[in-house]
Amino acid sequence: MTAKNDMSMRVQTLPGLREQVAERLRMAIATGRFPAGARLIERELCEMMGVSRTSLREALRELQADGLITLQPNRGLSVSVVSEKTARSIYEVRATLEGLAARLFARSATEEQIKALHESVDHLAQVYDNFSAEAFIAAKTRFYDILLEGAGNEVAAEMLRRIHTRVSQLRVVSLSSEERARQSIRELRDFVSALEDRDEQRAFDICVAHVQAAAKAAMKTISTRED
Amino acid sequence: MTAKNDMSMRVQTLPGLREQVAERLRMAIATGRFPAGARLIERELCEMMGVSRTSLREALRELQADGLITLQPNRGLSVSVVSEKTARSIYEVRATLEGLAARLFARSATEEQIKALHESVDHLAQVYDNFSAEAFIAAKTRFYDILLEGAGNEVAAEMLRRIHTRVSQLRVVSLSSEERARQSIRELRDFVSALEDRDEQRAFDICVAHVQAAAKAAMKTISTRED
DNA sequence: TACCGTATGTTGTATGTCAAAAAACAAGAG
DNA sequence: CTCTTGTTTTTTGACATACAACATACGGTA
Repeated sequence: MTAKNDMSMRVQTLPGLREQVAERLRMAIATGRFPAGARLIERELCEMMGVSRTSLREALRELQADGLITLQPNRGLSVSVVSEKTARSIYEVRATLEGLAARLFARSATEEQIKALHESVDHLAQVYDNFSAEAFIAAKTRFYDILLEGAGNEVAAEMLRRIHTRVSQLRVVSLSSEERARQSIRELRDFVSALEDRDEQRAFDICVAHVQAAAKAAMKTISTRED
Repeated sequence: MTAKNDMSMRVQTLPGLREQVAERLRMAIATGRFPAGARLIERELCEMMGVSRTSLREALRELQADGLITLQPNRGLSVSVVSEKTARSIYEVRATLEGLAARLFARSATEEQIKALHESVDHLAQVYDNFSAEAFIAAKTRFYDILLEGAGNEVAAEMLRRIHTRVSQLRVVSLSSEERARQSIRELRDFVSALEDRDEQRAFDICVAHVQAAAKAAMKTISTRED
């Protein structure tokens, strides 16, 4: 074996500028820093992030494909404002795909993955205490990454990751209610316990119920918002 | 009422150049004109389609988000080659989401939509006779558009449309088998009849079975391809 | 043959430019 | 004062070009 084929020293493939921009924009929307309906002006974003219009526009196309921002031709972009109907659609899809992931995880995850998932819920519970939107999203992302990795369906994973950003956006307001937060953690623990038992059906049921509960909480804040 | 508010004369909002490019590329991949694994060189594509690199690259980002093309940093793009595992994932997700759409359609589609769906299957059956990849894809797209519209979940619709392109890509080879084509039409007729009865569960079951059958056919050609 | 350096091709990013569309604004007619 | 019309400004859509970073191919040399 020559040194050339020794991958261990390979320098980490740094994310391209475009991806960084896309990621920062995603985060800005997920945390509510760019609120729903806000207009996004290319020139301003360029200055704000210190990149060229070329790179910025390519990044914007990604967010657009995710449904995170809306383009009105010749008028401009704005952060998508999620109607009640769309929100319901989002949660329907999320429940469906997350249910699939739950089944697959229960069926084929390794013991290590189950353990990792358990720990990530512990971590999530801690984050709830001294709260910050960023930390919360990071913790939840970790939980999902483990779940989706264990499920072993990369296509479903990709779709759920996208939806997840939109859900975060909705949750910014909705989950600040302490009640739902506690309950949510309980549901996740229950979920993990079903997975530890490899109980596919129970994991599925809990997962779907969990999403539906989250949907209910979110829908409440949305409908009040629209008054 | 002033003329200003009379929408009937509104000129049709023409699709931007970028979208046209994206659409043509999608089609080229779906029909196998750009086969899986083919390298895509930006300059060549620019010349081929007569657009600037700027526009082209933005279109490419869309296809990339759809998973249709794969980017290796600093190396270039190529048409995604679908592994057996990924193909399975695609069909799993498709079955899940299409099952959801079937349920929703059965639940809430209008009578007109059901009728339109029935007719689109008739049309699809005709297309099978004097076959062409383009005509087939167009007919199938029409069927899906009606189904997804009737289901009334725009988020699921968007995801299924994306997956659909990837499925077309797989099917290019797989569905040329006359057998499967005939059977497929029979399944669709059965599906529509369940919807006409508003039989949610039966529609769901047929839908999932249909996708699984399609998956089986596709997987066969994939595994032979990989020999 | 194996190695090394150079030439070439390709992507990633940045600039500058221009037309077309929309919005904001100003001016004039009723 | 209000409505309409004309003008300016802003913003997007698209293009051409440039150049650095990286990767591959090539060709010469040991």
